[in-house]
Amino acid sequence: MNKVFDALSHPIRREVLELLKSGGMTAGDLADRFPVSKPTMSGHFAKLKEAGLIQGENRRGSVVYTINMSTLEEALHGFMGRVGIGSAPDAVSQRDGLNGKEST
Amino acid sequence: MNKVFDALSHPIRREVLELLKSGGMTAGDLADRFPVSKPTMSGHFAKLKEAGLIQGENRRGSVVYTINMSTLEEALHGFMGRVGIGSAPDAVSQRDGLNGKEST
DNA sequence: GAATCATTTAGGCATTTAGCTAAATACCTA
DNA sequence: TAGGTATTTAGCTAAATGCCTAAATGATTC
Repeated sequence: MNKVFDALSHPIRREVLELLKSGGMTAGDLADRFPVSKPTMSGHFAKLKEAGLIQGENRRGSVVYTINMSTLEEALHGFMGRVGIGSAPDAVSQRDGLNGKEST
Repeated sequence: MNKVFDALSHPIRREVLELLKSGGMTAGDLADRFPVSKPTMSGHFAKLKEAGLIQGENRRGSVVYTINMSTLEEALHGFMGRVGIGSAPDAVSQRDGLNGKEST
């Protein structure tokens, strides 16, 4: 949760998630959409990955990143619940399933 | 929106919002709940205020902070909409309406 | 194996952040 | 006005962040 909100604090990282919402993209294609260098983007990907918000898969010499919606939903709905915002909690159910890092 | 997510990136600041969800609290009472100095807390309040998430009102020698739910809801629901999370906007009940800033 | 493309790591620099103590300000009460 | 409480500002340090270029790694193809 801490790591998720930390990752969400940078506008580029939030935009990356928006781009990934409709499907996977390679690191290079993602990087081309932002006015910073590829190494800088690589750092942003690392932070998103560390938060469990995306994952990368090697495909023919490229890395395809995909969003991890459940981590994002869990964090946002969880926080909204705590501050008393109606948040459609029907998706919050899964808890330790597939990607529940957040340990570090 | 940038400022809201920036403000939400620190766990103390998120907890402050949780504490304020059920009513206003003085800066001192809030500060007593966290293991950092009062000046440090004052800095956190300033950041929350700058993001439009809280406001302070002077009352008898103290400052009572209250949460600004609409700013928080607008930012969270706005982002959730962009990443395609069902955000149940029916719960956006406009508690005290009339402060749709977000001029960031 | 060599060339090439894609991505990450390394190293460096400037800025921001989070924390502290000490001091200043503001506000209330006697 | 003086004293006391509440909060913020000032000034500092240490660490983290965000960015860069250059180099290293990995994977593909010839």
